[in-house]
Amino acid sequence: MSSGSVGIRDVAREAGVSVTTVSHVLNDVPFARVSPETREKVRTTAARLGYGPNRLARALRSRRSGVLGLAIEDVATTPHAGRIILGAEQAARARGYALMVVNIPAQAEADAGPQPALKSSPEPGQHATDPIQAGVESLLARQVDGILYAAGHRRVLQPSATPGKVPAVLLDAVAPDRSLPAVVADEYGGAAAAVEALLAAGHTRIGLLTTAEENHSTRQRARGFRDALQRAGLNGASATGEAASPDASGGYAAARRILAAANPPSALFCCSDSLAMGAYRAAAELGLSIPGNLSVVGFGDEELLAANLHPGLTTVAVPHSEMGAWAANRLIDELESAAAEAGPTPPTGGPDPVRLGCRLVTRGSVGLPDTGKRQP
Amino acid sequence: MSSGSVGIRDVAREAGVSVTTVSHVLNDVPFARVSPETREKVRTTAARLGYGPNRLARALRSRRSGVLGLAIEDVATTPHAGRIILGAEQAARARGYALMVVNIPAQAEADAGPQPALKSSPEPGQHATDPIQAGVESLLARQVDGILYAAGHRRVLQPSATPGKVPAVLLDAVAPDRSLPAVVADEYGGAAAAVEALLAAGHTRIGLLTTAEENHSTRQRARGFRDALQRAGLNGASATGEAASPDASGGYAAARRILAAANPPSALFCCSDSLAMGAYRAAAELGLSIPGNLSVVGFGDEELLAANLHPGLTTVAVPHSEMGAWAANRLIDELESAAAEAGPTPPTGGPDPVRLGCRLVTRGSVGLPDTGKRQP
DNA sequence: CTGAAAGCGCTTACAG
DNA sequence: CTGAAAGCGCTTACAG
Repeated sequence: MSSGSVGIRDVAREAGVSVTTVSHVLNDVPFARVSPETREKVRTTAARLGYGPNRLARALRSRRSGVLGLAIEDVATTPHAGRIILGAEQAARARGYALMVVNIPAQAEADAGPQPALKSSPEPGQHATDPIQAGVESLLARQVDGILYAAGHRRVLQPSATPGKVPAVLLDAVAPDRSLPAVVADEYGGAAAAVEALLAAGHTRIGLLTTAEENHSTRQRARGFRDALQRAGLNGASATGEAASPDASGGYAAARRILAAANPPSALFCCSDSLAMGAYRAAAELGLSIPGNLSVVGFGDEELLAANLHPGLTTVAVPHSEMGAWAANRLIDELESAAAEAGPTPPTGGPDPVRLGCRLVTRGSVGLPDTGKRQP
Repeated sequence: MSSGSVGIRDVAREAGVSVTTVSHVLNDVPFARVSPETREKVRTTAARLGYGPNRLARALRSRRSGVLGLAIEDVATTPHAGRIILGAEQAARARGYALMVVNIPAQAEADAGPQPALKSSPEPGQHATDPIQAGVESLLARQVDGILYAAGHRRVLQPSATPGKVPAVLLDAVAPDRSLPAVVADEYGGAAAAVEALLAAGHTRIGLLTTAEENHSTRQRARGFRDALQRAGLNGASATGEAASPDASGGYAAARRILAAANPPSALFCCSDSLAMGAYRAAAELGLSIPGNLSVVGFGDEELLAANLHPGLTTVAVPHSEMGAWAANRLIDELESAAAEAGPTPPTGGPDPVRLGCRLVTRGSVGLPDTGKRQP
């Protein structure tokens, strides 16, 4: 904390005007009438002295801290967290806001039943015992202007209270009553795009590799897959493997089952890159080369996996950075429209969550369907 | 920004005391003499009203924001960033501090030559063009009490100025003149531990897989490897492969070269998990099973890779979370000792960077040396 | 043991 | 077109 200790008063004295005028000029206050010469003089003086406003003082007086709180689940274990932070921070900074981050321990998926709550305090003055609340409260106690809540796994979230509190935007989650703006990835569309790439390459027997334990993501991906097939006049997957565990070893076992069947698929759509990695091993053991004998598409674009596999895995990228940026911008829009008294919530991002498109990243795992002549 | 709008004045009125007394009690001001009854009354009243201090007001008055700035390079692309943030945020929160995060674009490695600068402003009042400066300045403008600077890749950093500015702690980097406290991972020791595990399993011909383009990390890892061998009475790697690219395909080609040589090593120490992934593929193509015919150890413990490989990769974990926590605690120590007028810098973490130990994570890629009877 | 008062550095009605 | 003054909600000497 220092900022150089040159204050608005120094600028005023040096420029021979009042602090009011300095404040008006430097903040471009709309209705302030100041002569161009005075404006110039103030600006020059401020620059010469290296003046920067004390944001704390400004925040205290104006009741706006210019800080966004980001509550992010499992920052350490999900590889997406970094991209979300990047997108949110850059967007916020571009608009003059800063980002305060707290980690929230990941919650179990809970599409039904008791919901994790995005509320601020159980009883006023009590310390929160719920880690979600503790995190959000610590943000609120810091006078953030609004909160970005990024769920580790997409799911329904209950903001059972934000009463009299700050605005919030959900990221990779939706409020059960749709009461909060939310942004999610269009995983359904991403899956469809992956299938279409496979169809375009000529595949008609396409298998699905998913996880036995469903969650919102795998459901959307599997649905996108099935609907795309249907649109192409193909009914359903030619084989479906459900991995017992959502990792490469689960994918391996499930892929072995699929590929060992009679008339196996010539391509595999995998609901995650980890599963796809398992499919690579299964293919190798069965003497199937990728993409010569088998095409594979993953989901997630985990670079560490996808780019390191051989051949590189063609997969669907989830736009985490864009989602972070969208959420930050949406929150700031709301804050600034509220400040401008222009009504509480602009129409953008109304009841339905905004879906941001997933992009297919083409590497080397998709080829033409195997003609039957298997390489030795 | 709201915090419920119940202020210290409300508590004072309700409890029938002055705001001074409330402040003294709630902050446990050392030299304040307040009767136990009054203390109790103030505490109860504050709790009942759900009072929480406005940190902005406190910060403005006390000139301490209670916020740590974390400038982190490449938050989106390095998988370590999340763990650093987690460690730093938790440690900070535990001591009543919050964490403000800015992303810094990664810099090229620069052990010599012009250094990236951790300074605050080129010319007062000018906008910084250097992205590092821009990030650090945006933190400083927010009145953070101190700065944590986390480099993406360990390297020497020049804090060519922090003049009159806040204290800083370096993470995964050192200042050229050792002027700033710093914490790094003991990669040298981690590599030695990996080698020792291989030696303990009985290996004597151990190859080294590293990258052609050296950086501080690979140098330390290779040195740790060589010195551990030497201590065991073995002179040097039985083979060294330098990967043209620091990824799996580079590791693959280099591993092929090593393993194709006459009298190849029975174990491979790889300077990264990506390289190790390439070694797996090389081994598979050569008909070598892991760990039956070849043992492999990686470095980094990238779970997405290490746990998904088959067999699971035994590898060295870098304590990023602990480093984040250490750095935050070190910074807070400095802030609080400065506040207590107890001299500027406590002896902890003096000129030399503190090295935090790397842990060997055992999965399934290390076994006994191949006896020569190769599986069919 | 307790309180009245100044002041952190700004912004914001308000007066002229 | 410009400025004097109040006040955001605290902490901190200081007085009693």
